[in-house]
Formats: sequence, structure tokens, C-alpha cells
Amino acid sequence: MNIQLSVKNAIETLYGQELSDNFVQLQQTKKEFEGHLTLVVFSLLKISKKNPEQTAEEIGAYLIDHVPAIAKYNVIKGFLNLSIASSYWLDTLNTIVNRPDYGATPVAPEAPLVMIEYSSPNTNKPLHLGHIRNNLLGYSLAEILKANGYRVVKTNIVNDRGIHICKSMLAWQKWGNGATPESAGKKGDHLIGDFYVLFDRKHKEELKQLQSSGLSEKEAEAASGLMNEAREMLRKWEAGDLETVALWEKMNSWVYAGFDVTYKALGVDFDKIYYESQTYLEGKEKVLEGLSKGVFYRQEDGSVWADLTADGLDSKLLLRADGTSVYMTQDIGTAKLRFDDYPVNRMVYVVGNEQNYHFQVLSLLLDKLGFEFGKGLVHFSYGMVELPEGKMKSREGTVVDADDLIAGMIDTARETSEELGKLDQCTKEEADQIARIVGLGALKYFILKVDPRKNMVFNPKESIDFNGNTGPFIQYTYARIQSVLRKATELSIVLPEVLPTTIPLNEKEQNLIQLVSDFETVVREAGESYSPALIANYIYELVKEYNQFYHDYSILREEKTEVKIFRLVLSKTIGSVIKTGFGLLGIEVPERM
RNA sequence: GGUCCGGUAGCUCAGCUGGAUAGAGCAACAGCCUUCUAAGCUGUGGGUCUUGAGUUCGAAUCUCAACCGGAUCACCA
Repeated sequence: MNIQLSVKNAIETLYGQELSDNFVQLQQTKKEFEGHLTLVVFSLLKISKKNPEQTAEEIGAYLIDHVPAIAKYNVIKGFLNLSIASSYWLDTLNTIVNRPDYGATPVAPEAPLVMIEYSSPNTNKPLHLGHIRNNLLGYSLAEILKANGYRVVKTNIVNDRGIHICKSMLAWQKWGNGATPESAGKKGDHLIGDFYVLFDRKHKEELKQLQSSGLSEKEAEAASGLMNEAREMLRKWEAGDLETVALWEKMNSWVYAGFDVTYKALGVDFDKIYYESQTYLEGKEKVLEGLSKGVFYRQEDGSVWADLTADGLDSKLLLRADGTSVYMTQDIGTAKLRFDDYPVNRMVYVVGNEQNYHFQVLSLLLDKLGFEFGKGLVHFSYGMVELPEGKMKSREGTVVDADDLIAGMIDTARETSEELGKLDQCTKEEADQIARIVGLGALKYFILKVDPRKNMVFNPKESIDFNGNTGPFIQYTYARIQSVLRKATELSIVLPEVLPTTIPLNEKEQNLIQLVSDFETVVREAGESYSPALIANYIYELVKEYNQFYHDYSILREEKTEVKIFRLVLSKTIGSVIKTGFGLLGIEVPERM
């Protein structure tokens, strides 16, 4: 039974007028007032032709007589506060309890197919805090869309070619002494990242020397032996030189092994990975095709451009005069390959907001080239992650490394748990497991609870504070619910399939059921607005309410059996909503902690 | 300068399809562990929702303008 609909129908009958669906809006009653749902009657004055109080009074009285779910009402100014009957809440709870997939829409085989691209690392740098936000958002988004009934393909595009890769390769050749991840005792991505940094340092030294011998900055850059060697290496790579390609493959495989470790630790994965080395030539073809169709034009020097002035943008370069491709060309190529591989209905790119313009252009170009998903392309744009002391800058060494951060979170979780004596009863494996779940939960929740569009400040200290609006607080509540349920089993209490609807409920219990029943709506809205933050903040709200309830009312000690059982069922349901909600955020939940 | 995004408590963030006295957490202060897990609960203090106009019975929320902050406007990716 849908109360919103019942109220709408009642008002239509009362005033003999058809109303549009969103004309009657029920909202949650504010805490200070009695009731669950509130109807604001100001917009109805036109059809009631009475003052606000009279109108509210009239509708309230009518609802009591005609809608059984509504037990009481009160009127304050133009606000009609409705109290819903306990039996209605119990019905609602019974429905939810018996739906193991509560909150999710089942995915049909013919459901629309959404492809989500996220992560997109460079192979010359280990993942950092910014990637963590990207990965967490991308993965969570995939889960949320699945819960909204979409088929989802998670994909990653690895930027594995270009001059920057050659720099690491060159540094390894010159100064690496044949180092491998094993011999150096480092993850492959860190090893390569270190060589990239090394190249940069040596290159700067070289420039400094050249400049001190009288060359200008530009001249020094042109005379740089290291840089020329790197360029030469890129030429060899593009020409398919066997030795160069072999080295490139070996070093890349180290990096991928390193990335895999980080992805696994974060709990993210991909259905299909694309590599730019395999897609960058595709885009060129597509651009030339567009050129022949007259969508693009060629300049005198031979470079190819798209004129987007009609769309309010500038002209955009697509192929250089020497015929080589640029970033945009590659993205067109990747899009083509993806479209060949999957019948994608919608494409979502999880990429930072510094690329808003790029995706605006990409959308237009794909559309002009005839890709169905071009126009509807979604750039899921998110803000930067800053530190309390300011932006992360690689040259100042203030970049927070993803692996270090994850390890740090787990360590802190373990230390805090040990201090509190939470792990005393656990085996070593259990303790490790809990530390991992809690540490990562803290990190993930801290990142995901913030509106993706906003720049955010990541405070490592605050994120491992286990109080307040944090992952661990929510996980703790879940673990405690499991503990209550275990004890109930020990006491041989069996929870029924269906609760009798005659149990008297107090205000807090009704509020909790109301909150739980909102979950489905929250999941849908999170899918529509692409915002995991909606779910995170909802779960926190629910958990906070439940904690107060937990402290104010005894569950196992309740004298009346039927009330005790009801509270157990309510707790169990809230536990499963927490678990599902956290699942949508990619956060695990511990059975005990 | 053009375009896009943000500006809410000392700090980090909710709230934004217009509704009642703007909410949490952190930090500060005061209580609560013979208790189903105190990683918790309760209370106190803290606000010109950047500013100004407009629309409206009613604006943190919508419109316009200004100010501040960020991103972007590369033959980098």
C-alpha cells in the first residue's frame, strides 16, 4: 500500500479534481512535531478555497475516515502532520524482512548495458590518493547501477605508451643494474615509478649543467642527451623494434602485477581492460573517416581539426601534421573498440573534473562520428583530493601513495582495536581480517561520504578516528547487531517469518521502520544522480538512530516476548540494510569486532 | 578574459525536485561502563547559510548580478 497515492486519491475525491502525480508531496515530519509524514497544504488552497488551517483540518479528518493506515493527525499552521498506524509499519517491516535483495532491482538479461571506465592509471607512476577516490567511486557506481537493474561492464584504460614510459625504461637501462621487483624488494609499479623519478632528477642535473655552460633554457632542452635518447627510444618502440618492445613488455608486466596488488587491496576489479598501445591507432582511422565525410577539416600543414565553434567551443586538434595522434584521437579509438566489443547503451567515464572540457568535446566528436552513446556520454566528474596542508604536488613529495595509505589504515585499525582489547578473543587470522576490514572501511567511507563533485580534504588523522560519521562506527553497529542475534540463537529464540501486526510500537521503533523503508528510494536516487554519498549519509543516519534506540531500549531483556522478537527482527533488518548499503559502497562489514 | 564547478558552525561535511526554530561529526565543556560490544549514549556552548537584488504566502534551496576559491581554455596524457 502506498500512502502517498492514498492521500492523493483522497484529496482528489474530496475536492473532485484530478491532480498531477507530484502535486501531492509528503515529506518527513520534523522531529519536534508529532507524526511521521507531513502534507504541506499551501499549494492546495486553490482547490479547497479555504484558509490553510481549515484545509488541513478538513483533509486530516477525511483521511482518518477513509485511509486505514493513517491513525492520527494534527495541524500546525499550514502543515498537516499524519501519524501512521503501527499495523502499517509492521506490514512494511514484514515485506522488507522477506526480501533478501531489499533495495535492489533484479537485473534482467535485456536490461540496458552501461559501461563504466574508471581508474585509468599511467604505467610510470604508482597509484596515489587521487586514484583511490577514482577507484572507489567507479566501483561503487557500478554496484549502485547494478542494484538499479542495469547490466554493467567495468573497464579500465591503461596509458601504457608514450615518451613518459620511455623515460623509465631509459633510466632502468642506464642505472638499474638489472633490478627486478624481486631483487629490489619493491612492488613493480613502485620500482618503475622510482626510475621515472630518477630520470627526471638526472635530466634536471643535465639541464643545469648545460645552462651553466651558457645555453639558454630552450637550447639546453634541445641539447639534452637524455631527452634525445628517450625520444629515440619512442621512435624505436613505434617502429616495433624487437629489443625495445621486449623491454617495454617486461617492465609493464611488473607494473601490472603491482597495480593488481593495489586493486585487490581496495577490492576493485574490471571486466575488461584496454591498453592505449592497442587503441591509439584505431582513433586515427576513425578521424580519417570523419575527414572524408567532411566532419573534420585539414589545415595547410596537414594537421586534422574539428571545428566546434557552432557548439560554442573552439577548434580541436585531432591529428598532428606528422600524422601522429593526440589524447583525443586515442579516446575516439578506445570508444570505437569498446563499441565493437559490447553493445553499450550508455558510457560512463569516471575521470577527474580537470578534464571536463575534454569530455565535453569528446561527446560532441563521438556524436558527429555517429556513435549512438556519444551524446548521452556521462562524464562522472569528481573533485580533487587535497591534504590539510594543501594540494598534493609530486615535485614537493606531498603525494600520498595508495599502498602506503592502505597499509597505514590497516595498522591503525589494528592498534586501536588492540588498545580497546577488542581482539583479545581472536585468533591471529581473525585479528588480521578485522583490521583489514575496519581500516579499509574507514578509508572508503571517508572518501565516499563526500559529494563527488566537490573538492575534498583528506585528513589522514581524522579518517582513522573511529568516532562519529565514519565507516568503523557503522561497522561496529553491524557487529553489535550480529552479537545480539547470536545471543538470541543461544537462547533458542526463533525469529518468525511474519510478525503479527498487533504489536504496539513506540515512536522510535516506528521511526526506524520508516527510515529502513526509505532505503529503496535512496538507492534509486543514488543511481539517478550518480552519488554514492547519498547512500553513505543515509546509512549513517539509520545507524545513529539505531544506536540511540539500542541504548534506550533493551532488546534481549524486554519482558514481553512478542516485543522482544519484534525488536530482534527490526535489528536484523537494519543489519541487512547496513550490509547491503555498505556493499553498494564496496565496504565489507565484520561479524564481530 | 571565455567556459564549467564550488562557497553552510573554529575544522570536515550533510541538507538544495522551495516549507515549520538550518543539521551531524570533530574540537571544547559537563554527565553515563555491576549493562544485549562504552569504537557507544546524553546534555551545554557555537551560524548574517559569501554579499546584494528578484520571484513567492514562504528562499540555504529557484533567477540575475557581484565577490572569493578551484578547474580548464597545449600539436601533454
